[in-house]
Amino acid sequence: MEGKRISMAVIRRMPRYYRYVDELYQNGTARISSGALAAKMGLTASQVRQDFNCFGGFGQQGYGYNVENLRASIREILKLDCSHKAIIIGVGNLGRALMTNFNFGQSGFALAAAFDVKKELQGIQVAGVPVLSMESLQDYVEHKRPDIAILTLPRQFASQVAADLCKWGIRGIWNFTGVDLHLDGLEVPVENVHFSESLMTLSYRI
Amino acid sequence: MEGKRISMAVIRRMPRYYRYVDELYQNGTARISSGALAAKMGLTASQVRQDFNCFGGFGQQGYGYNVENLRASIREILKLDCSHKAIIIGVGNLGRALMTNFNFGQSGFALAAAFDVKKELQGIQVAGVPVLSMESLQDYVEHKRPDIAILTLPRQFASQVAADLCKWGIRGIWNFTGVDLHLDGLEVPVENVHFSESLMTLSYRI
DNA sequence: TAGATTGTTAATCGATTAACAATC
DNA sequence: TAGATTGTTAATCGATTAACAATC
Repeated sequence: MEGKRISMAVIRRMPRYYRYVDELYQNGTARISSGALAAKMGLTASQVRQDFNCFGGFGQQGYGYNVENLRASIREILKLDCSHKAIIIGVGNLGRALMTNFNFGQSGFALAAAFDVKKELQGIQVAGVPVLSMESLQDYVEHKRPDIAILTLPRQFASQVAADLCKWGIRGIWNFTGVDLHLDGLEVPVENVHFSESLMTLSYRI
Repeated sequence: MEGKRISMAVIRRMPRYYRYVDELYQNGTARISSGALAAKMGLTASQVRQDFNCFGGFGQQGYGYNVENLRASIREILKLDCSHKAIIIGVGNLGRALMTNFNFGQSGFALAAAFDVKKELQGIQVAGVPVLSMESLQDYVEHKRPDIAILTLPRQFASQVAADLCKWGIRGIWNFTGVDLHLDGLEVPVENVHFSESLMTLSYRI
């Protein structure tokens, strides 16, 4: 149940559980045991049960887990039905790739607006989302109150923009800039997607 | 100091160390202590020393670490001077974004070719890299022997293409498709970049 | 009921932190 | 030499795995 702090290790496994459980659900599979799910995912049955029990028992002895219920529970935990509002800062290749390809709805978000310094982008739409000026960012964040900001702007502007966004009331940052954001003291969670760290790890391993 | 297996936790911290140490190097800083580096990075001095000692002591008692040597050692560990050859499969928005924006050289790679099913892309160049047909992939991998493949193709083709690439001799996979690749038995390392898992984690945390 | 499988406690394993002798 | 800081061993902490009573 709530109360006890849930470790990051567990939290980071939840989206992966969701992916597998959702697949079972789409298949029409009605139930799954911790052992069978563990085998599919390359985990131990013990870990699966421990993980789910962090959030309260949604299984049933002698039966296993009802797939539909389990899926609904994970959706609730991850707040996937929330339709949180997101904005994206920086409409370069990467920003555009996310706007065009990425299914935000699937993760519980809706992309509401994009921002870029380039005059020629301002006013156009990308994948149905309007691109606004950086000058309008403060007003937008303070009044429209988006939940998260996606940083796909050049690294040298990242920390200043992140600091401003936090000051203006953003609740979370999805950081693609490759720099660490030191949001001293602030309680704003940051998720980093650091391509080069990932590739360097692969370089080590081959 | 090879011999002992180095844990993934340590390996994944190395690129981050490199980032900080490289910054010190670019600044002209000559030396750094484990304590000072730990403070910058939000780690403990103990952890910094333990991590570096996995690869052999490159510090000096009473002095700390020589930044230039430390940087060179990490570059060597991560094989950043190697110029490994990479190919990219799928020249959609994401593939194009990586080709255009990402500094492969910085991570020890050179992007040699791209592959796509779309006829209209074949023959063109993107960021100076030729786009070839999927039919030519087998021959290319078997003869040009690239080290890694970057998967930026639609998820439904991911596991088949990954299996083929392994069969043809690829040494590593950088996987952006959002599906888990089950390369049964094979020794090919896979690094996953799963956007939706990262965003769902953020959704949980806000 | 008997068999299956959970929820949960206990045991193990690994990673992080602390301590300190070695030494520059 | 005295002060600083490493390399490394020992202690602690947390996460994973195993075991098993509860129970569907």
